[in-house]
Amino acid sequence: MGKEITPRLQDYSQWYLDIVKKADMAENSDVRGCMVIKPYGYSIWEKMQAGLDKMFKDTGHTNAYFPVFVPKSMFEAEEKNAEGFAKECAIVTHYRLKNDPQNKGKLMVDPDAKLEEELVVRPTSEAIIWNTYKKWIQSYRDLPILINQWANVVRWEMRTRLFLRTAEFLWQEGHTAHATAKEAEEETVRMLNVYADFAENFMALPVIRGRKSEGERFPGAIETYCIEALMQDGKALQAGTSHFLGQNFAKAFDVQFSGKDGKLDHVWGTSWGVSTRLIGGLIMAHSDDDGLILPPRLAPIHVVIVPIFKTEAELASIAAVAEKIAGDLRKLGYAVKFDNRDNQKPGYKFAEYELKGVPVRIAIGPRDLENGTVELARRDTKEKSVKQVSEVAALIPSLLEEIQQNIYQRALNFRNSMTTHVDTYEDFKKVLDEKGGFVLAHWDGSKESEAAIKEETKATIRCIPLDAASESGKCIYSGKPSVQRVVFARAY
RNA sequence: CGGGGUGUAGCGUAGCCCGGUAUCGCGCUUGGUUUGGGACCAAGAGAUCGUCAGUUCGAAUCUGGCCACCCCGACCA
Repeated sequence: MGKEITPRLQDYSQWYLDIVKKADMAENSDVRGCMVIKPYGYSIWEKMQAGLDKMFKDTGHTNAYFPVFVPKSMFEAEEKNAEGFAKECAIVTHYRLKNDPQNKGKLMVDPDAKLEEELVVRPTSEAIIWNTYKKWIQSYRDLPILINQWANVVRWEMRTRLFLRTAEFLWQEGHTAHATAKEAEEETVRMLNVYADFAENFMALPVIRGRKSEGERFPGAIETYCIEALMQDGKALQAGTSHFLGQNFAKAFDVQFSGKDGKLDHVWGTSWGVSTRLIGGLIMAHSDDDGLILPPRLAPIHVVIVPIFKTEAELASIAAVAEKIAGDLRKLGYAVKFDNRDNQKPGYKFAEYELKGVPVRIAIGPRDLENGTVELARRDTKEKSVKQVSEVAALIPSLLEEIQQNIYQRALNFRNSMTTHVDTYEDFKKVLDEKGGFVLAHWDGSKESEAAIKEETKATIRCIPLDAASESGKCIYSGKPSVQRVVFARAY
């Protein structure tokens, strides 16, 4: 049948693409570098949005929306930020098309409609937002400002991969303004923890919290924090970032406030974001050769009920049982699908829902009708068991919770087995080539050593972990002293 | 942006070297038999062969330009 998935071990990137396409999550559009997120994939994004949005609200943030266009002069105000994104910006230069006199039926850019100032399509929104905050902030009483926006951004990528890297993607970006450095720093870490919490509890994805090295830092930030996850092929994926911006943007956009003492000072800022890239991480962390495996907390469908029937009458009797179970589960807040299509066989449906990662499947056939039972199957382990109709609905909540935990534990075990301590550069290279995963090694803290290691091994410092014990040692590259190990990996 | 490759039905492809209006599979439509792990039979519909030009009696096939996409590198969430 046309639904075969390339095995992970044979070709990991093809396996990934097969899942994205065959689970009906997204496809390449006819617009270069841009994807179409299909309903099933978008449902997962909506689940992510719902979970994160609640966490943002619970930490005092509110949503707002800022323009997709940023005038070039505004964009370039914070120099480092502008420089960092300059190479991947899309620019609007004209505002009108007209009929092409040389080419009937075709349109051309109207040369008379050139914009006086070009508009940058936002690759991120610090510029427009800080430009706006300037108008909103006069006094310490106006602070803090705790705003998030759900938006699309454009980064003109040369090479794209569905969800992981596309020219346009969806994300959220939080932008906060504070009266003190301490408060902004706390906000930065608070949101990092929100992301870690979300990754671990919703996505069932264990992450390492850390700081970025100077070379990997967000352009314009004083400090960048991140969560790093490990994919099944041993490569790392940055799953979220939170930046302490210091007063950089406040200075660039002249955002000052009067303190209690009447003195003027620049505002302290943060920004933080996660994107649809998380969906890519979700796929690569959990799925197998049969398709997607979704953690129940992000699954658009929690339970699918598949009837096995020969006649319409049989379907009707099964439907009565199925609807009862579905109704009970829906009352408990679960999304249940009863797939009563008569043009596909049960086996086809089993395979299809496995491909789509639906956590739990209930099959009901004539034998079950006779016995008052159903067949219960879980996606994560593929285990099947027979249960009484009367008890099945009550079993689902704990089963879904168990699946959520199991997926997390499995990913954690994998990460642990793929995390290696090394003390020499030889071992470092060997582990990267033969095993992959996270490599914990000493580093002297210099840009030069970091760059040289990246150049020679393609591994980058994913982060300087926050919870690591201090431990004196010698940099694997330079031999200079080091106070703690950092996390190296090859990354997406 | 460098290096390589590919464009033929909704998808995946054969045919191209050696010119004669296009093959097969999946999917789709209709009818029938099926249904506890991706059913089968029969009959259908569906392609100006990426695009523009050239050579030729005749071009998917030969020649040239253009466009698009994919893979490998540099850059990146």
